[in-house]
Amino acid sequence: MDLFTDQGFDATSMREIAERLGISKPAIYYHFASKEEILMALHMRLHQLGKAALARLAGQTVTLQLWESLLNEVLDQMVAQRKLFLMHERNQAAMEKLHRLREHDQSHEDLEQRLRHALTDPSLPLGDRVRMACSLGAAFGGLFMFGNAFEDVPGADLRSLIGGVVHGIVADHSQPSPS
Amino acid sequence: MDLFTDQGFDATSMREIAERLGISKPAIYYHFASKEEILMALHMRLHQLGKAALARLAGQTVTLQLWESLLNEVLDQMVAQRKLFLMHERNQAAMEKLHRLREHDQSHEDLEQRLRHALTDPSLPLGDRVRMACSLGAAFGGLFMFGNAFEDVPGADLRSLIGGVVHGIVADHSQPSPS
DNA sequence: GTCTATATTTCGATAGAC
DNA sequence: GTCTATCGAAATATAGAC
Repeated sequence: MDLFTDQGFDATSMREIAERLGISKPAIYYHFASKEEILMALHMRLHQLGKAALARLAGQTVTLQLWESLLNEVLDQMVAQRKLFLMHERNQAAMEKLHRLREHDQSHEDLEQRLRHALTDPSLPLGDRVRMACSLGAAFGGLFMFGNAFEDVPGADLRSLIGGVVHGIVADHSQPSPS
Repeated sequence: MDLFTDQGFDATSMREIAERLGISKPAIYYHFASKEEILMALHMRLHQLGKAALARLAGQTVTLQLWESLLNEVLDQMVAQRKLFLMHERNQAAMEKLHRLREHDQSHEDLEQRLRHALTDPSLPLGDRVRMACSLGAAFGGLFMFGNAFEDVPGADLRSLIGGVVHGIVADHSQPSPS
């Protein structure tokens, strides 16, 4: 995961992975059928984390309110699994290739596909969809901008600050509260 | 640029580039000394665009107000050069490797380095720095989230919507206007 | 479960003709 | 400025012993 994050999946060889683990190259093939399977295993970790959020998206219209709730859930997981999300984010091309090769697997419904679908759903106002995309981008930016600019900041502090920003994006459109 | 964006720099071979251009592989080497030089040429396009913004960062403290002004400038360029920014964003690992190999070139001061420096400057409040990172992330998210979810939206419309969101992030902390 | 040794492919890059 | 032909290196993956 560290090598894929720092150098990229394609720029990381099985030789480097073996050296990092202190074993030989063929030893890796006892545990993983291919280099892609290693990436797939890492992806499945993230997929498991997203299953709950995925279920909440099933079928229903994605309102800004639902989006904020989902995003708060996802944000918690991003903070708890920063490295895993960063690896995923920095290897988008390799991840897409992975999905292209396994399109047959119908059971694998991806959170990312659903989010993309929500963002491109023309029945929602464009302004709302842009807010959704920006809020997700803001979360990624706060956690991962320039590699990991805030890696030394305690997760809880960062979580709280980013949560405030994200809330501002998806909620500041509403009328002032009557209170 | 398209191949690097879709497949990633490392997953794109000189053979594929040649085929896309309708020429042979050695013909490319007449124009570029190496595959890395092609990426470098694309990077320099972005570098030129960022020179003005870079100059405004020289030496002075980066306030939220300055940040918003810079970000608006950068946002205009992102809208005008969406593909170039997207290619850059999706090949961060390759870009960093490029910079590592040319560290000797002192004249090459990068906008990204400066932004990173501003985000990690401990003399600024953490809350402000997180807002900066989030606002930049929001801009990227709005333009590039999930590849290019809003590629069919006219640039001006998207620019305006994202500008509003970004302004909200870096400005909503201030006191209500006395008007 | 790990090793040494190796098969096979593909890559980036070059030689040299035109 | 572009081509055909090819080099050497490095990659993924496998064979087979232990």
